[in-house]
Amino acid sequence: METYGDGGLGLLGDPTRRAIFEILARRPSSVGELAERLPVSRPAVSQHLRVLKDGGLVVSHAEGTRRVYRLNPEGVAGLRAWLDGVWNDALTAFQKAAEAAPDDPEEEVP
Amino acid sequence: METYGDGGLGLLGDPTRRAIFEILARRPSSVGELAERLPVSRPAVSQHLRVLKDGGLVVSHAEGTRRVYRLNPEGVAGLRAWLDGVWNDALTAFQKAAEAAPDDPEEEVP
DNA sequence: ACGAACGGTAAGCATAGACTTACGGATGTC
DNA sequence: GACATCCGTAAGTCTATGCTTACCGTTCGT
Repeated sequence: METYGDGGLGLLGDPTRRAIFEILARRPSSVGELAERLPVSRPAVSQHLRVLKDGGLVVSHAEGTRRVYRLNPEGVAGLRAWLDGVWNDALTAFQKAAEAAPDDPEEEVP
Repeated sequence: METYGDGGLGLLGDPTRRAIFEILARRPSSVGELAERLPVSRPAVSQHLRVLKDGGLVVSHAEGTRRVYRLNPEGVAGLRAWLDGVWNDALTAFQKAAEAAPDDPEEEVP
């Protein structure tokens, strides 16, 4: 459940994992359904799901013999939080640079 | 300059690259400055910057012999756009599931 | 109770890619 | 003009990890 410092963003570096993430965003799916839509084997999907689950980006719930996975709202919120943080930092930096140096004297921090 | 379909998110999978990204969010920096703050060599930083630049997440401008890198607002906007898309998809899916199945009959798509 | 469907895990491999050292080109300084 | 600084690129190594096959446990149907 612990969300990462980077909002779990590191987990989405892999294309297959991103694809799984995007599919789950549109509709909760079982492992088999995901494997059908992807060019990898079912165990591969299972392994990715494990990583995503450990990272808090998805949750699963048993339904008969099937395990239905769906996005974890808190996980996505973590991603947004991280990105918003970076975004705010960038805005602040830009603003500071714009008002403190209208004619580019020095950009150093003593 | 082309932004990716995933908003360039795949580029931030690597921890070092994320670190560079976060540093640049707080303050534009030269290659050497980044290398000083990171546990990798200068060429490594240079290579990461190339990837980030090709992905449209950062921009550079020459300043004497130094190359100052800073975040590209459009790139960050691309990230936000991708994440918002996933977020909206997830919301829609959740809403649809909630109103179409108050008592869980079938979750299948014929 | 038996068989089938579904999925998690182990072991192993193979490729991507992150890092280093070495080099060369451009710019600024004396 | 010579030297120093800063940076990008090439070549090569090595590790992380994504994928596959094989196996086993669990749950449902008949």
